[in-house]
Amino acid sequence: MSATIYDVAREAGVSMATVSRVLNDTAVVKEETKKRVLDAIAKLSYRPNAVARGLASKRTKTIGVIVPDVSAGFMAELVRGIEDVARMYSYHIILCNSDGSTQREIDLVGTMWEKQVDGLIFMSPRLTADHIQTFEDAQLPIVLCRTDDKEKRIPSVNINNRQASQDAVEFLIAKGKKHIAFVGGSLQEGTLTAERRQGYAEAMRKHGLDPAFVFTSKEDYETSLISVRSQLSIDRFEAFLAANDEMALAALHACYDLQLRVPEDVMIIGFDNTKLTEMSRPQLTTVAQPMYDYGAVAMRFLTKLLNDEPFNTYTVILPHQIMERGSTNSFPV
Amino acid sequence: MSATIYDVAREAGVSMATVSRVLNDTAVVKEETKKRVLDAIAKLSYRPNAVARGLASKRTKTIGVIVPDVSAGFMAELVRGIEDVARMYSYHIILCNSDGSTQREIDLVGTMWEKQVDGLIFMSPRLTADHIQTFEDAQLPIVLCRTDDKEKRIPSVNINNRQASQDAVEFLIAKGKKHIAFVGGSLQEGTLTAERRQGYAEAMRKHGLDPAFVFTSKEDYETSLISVRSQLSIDRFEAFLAANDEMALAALHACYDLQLRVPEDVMIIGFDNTKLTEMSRPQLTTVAQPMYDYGAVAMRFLTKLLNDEPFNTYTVILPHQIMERGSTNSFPV
DNA sequence: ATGAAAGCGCTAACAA
DNA sequence: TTGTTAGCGCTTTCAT
Repeated sequence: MSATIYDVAREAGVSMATVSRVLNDTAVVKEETKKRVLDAIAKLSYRPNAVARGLASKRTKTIGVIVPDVSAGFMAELVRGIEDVARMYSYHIILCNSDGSTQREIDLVGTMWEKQVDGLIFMSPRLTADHIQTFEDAQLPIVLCRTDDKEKRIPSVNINNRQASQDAVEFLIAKGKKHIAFVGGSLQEGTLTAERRQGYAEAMRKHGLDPAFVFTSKEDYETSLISVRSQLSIDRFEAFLAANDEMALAALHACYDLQLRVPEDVMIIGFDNTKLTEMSRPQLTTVAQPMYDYGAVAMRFLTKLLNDEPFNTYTVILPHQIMERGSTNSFPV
Repeated sequence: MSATIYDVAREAGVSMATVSRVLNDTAVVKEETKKRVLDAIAKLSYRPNAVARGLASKRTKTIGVIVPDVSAGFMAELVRGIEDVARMYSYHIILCNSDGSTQREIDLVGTMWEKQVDGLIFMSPRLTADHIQTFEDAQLPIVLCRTDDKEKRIPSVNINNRQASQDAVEFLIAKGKKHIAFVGGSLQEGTLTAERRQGYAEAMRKHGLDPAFVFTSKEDYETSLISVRSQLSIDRFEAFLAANDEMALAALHACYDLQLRVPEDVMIIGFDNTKLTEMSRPQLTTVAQPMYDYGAVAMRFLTKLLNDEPFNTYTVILPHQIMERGSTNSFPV
């Protein structure tokens, strides 16, 4: 059995309260007393029991992180951003995967409550009224991350996906492209893909062009490759805007398979600036979202809620940026 | 303030003990009493406080996961494997990144102890005597994952990296290649890369061939690309075995840049079977490790330790397998 | 089958 | 500046 605060107190000849004080630096302790306590702690290799502390103080220094799937795309970078900032503020994270299931997400908020997490960072492909209800019931500080809450009821960190898509289309149009297709899967509203698709459509219409949609039943590489290839062999698009880099790479390889040159014959822009973009030939132009920052900013936001620090806005919008690479430029810088 | 077990007890007209019993199914409770309790729980939307429970029972149903970096390579898949199995056994995971720093790893074991985790899954590029000491002091069930413990002191899940490398070399030799180079960074012993390099060297010598080493100061794509390209422009290797897929892809693109055909002029084999392998042209032949299974098996192992279930061996070796794709075969299946 | 009561190891008033 | 004393919300003997 390992030492408790009581053992330390006895060893140092003081009360538990005093030990607690030096431990948490919660009140001034005479220098000499402090030293005695510290010595006792070292001698007994005492380590405070965070669970007991959590019960007594009602703060666990733990936050819950709910993501659809850490192993998907760049999610891990985002989680890394969260964890790094969490560490700066002495928090730990409990990581849970929801697979995007609303039921599971809701259950998870409940179990996170049971675990007495101090706060929650929540990511989801879509937000329902049930989500909002659950959040309210949970009475927990929550920050949404990369999750669209149209009505802005919950603090959130996002980029403006619609605007980003529009920018990408404008970018292609400025390059003289007109017959541009959007590659993406979700038809459902309120998802990330849908936002991007809408931005695409708006920009196209604004320029009097017809939006075209290459639908991929699954938003993965293989499915997208097949979809794009089959559709491209019928309809000779001049450019693709894909809902993410993985699908953009699929489009690139579809062109490759059909002996079309990129960027001479077809230009391609992806989304998210994942490592994939630099690991293809030609490299992929992409709409960059700072994935790491996404997590880092969300966590920083949460610490503000946790400490009742003031903040400017409930909805932080992170900047996006088009990273031009070889898939839209024969002579990239 | 939300309901406690005491509130439920009162509402149901029973004692806390009885509520606890139906909650944990730890003793037989009369059917009718149970119903009353369940009703009270529902009525008050009671949820047990896991922290209090943890303090009282000394088991938190939480395990610590220490990885070098979730956002590196396929680490996230492994973590996903852990989390999925953890969930099956009603555990949650606290995820920490160590950046491979021994000091930080050791500190983390300590803070995980403070958090009273029931067990630990530990991944590290190398294991020192300090690690072992820390593990012993911590008195925690620990499973090493993808981490080499030569002396087999701690339960672990691994693949035989040396054998895997040998197999890959044999594979290339069978294809008629002789001038084969290994691409990798670490010169330090006891690391994953070193294991793979040794297997490579052994197989080469066994066939009377000279081992060649393309050193990349960082084991990332960009650095490797430059290293391979510069060395390849001097020395015309017939094949590369890379310590991971990212470096294999770099080798592929180095060939591309030097106008060498893959696989006709140069064959390439990577390691780990990440998504990258299918997202290149040609696709990459690789030594597959089941990353998800890695985590899943490690966590399952840990649950056995946690429940005092019997198990056969302290060191589980997962199978590896060469996945042949276009980078070693012009006509892959 | 159920209840009473003693902790688990700590924090946080309140005193002194 | 330090000590005393209640809890925090639950599990777990030990009775009954």
